[in-house]
Amino acid sequence: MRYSHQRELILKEVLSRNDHPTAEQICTSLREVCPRLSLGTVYRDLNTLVEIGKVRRVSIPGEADRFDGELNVHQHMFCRKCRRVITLPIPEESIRELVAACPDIRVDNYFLSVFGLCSDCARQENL
Amino acid sequence: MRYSHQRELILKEVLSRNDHPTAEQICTSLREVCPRLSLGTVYRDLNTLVEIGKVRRVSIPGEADRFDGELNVHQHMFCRKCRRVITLPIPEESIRELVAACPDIRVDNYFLSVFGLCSDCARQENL
DNA sequence: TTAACTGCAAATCTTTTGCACAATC
DNA sequence: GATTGTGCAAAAGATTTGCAGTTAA
Repeated sequence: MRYSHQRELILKEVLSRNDHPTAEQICTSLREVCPRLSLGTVYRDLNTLVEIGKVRRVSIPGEADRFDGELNVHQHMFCRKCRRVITLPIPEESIRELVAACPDIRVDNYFLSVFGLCSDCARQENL
Repeated sequence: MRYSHQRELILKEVLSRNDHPTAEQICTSLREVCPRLSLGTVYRDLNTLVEIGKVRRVSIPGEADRFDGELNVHQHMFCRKCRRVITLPIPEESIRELVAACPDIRVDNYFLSVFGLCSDCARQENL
């Protein structure tokens, strides 16, 4: 694979943020420094980065995909109120064990998704 | 909510199948018995059935949603080869415990998704 | 009768793709 | 110089929505 300025920028952007941005958010953000950056390129490069294992895709039903530079996280919560994606304090090991216990199948990848209210929004609702 | 012939048919179709059909598959299938059934209605009614808790939605990144009449299942595997959705033999309790251990958040729903090869396809690859 | 439901088609949203041009090696 | 990557715009795929007509209560 050949070097590309855009791909490098996109990777740095994902790694430097911890808010799980969408392709569109990444594109908007990077246009400040690379005004002609196109959304198509962002999607293409993100797909490449996911394929080579430098970035993780976080899919949320009915929403645009988010991207995460944290490769070892296999669980997320999606808050229905603030719409943020949050990493839960679930030990990686415990999920891996559940999946590993399934016989015969070949596992490429797995993740645990939780939907509801994040701690911030849950607290606000209780006031 | 008022009775509807279409909604009833759609619910029965989902409950009677165990192959996790898409809205489109449900529509095609039911047109044999209800020729003017429209895909928009199927989507609308499936959303209603999910909301009132009679049907579960199974979302797969990059694929059309599947629908499942089995309400107590919180984990699925998606086979990248045969594209089937399969329920894994993971005890419900073990997933619930992991999720329940997260402090402060309010959980509406959760599920564990596994991607790879189902046992049938994994066996074929090893031949 | 009247409010909910449906069919149909158009719209929406996210993501992919074809193509001509630009950048990398 | 040969290829890979990019920008742009159009296309694709899944799902939603507006509207006029239909149906259940």
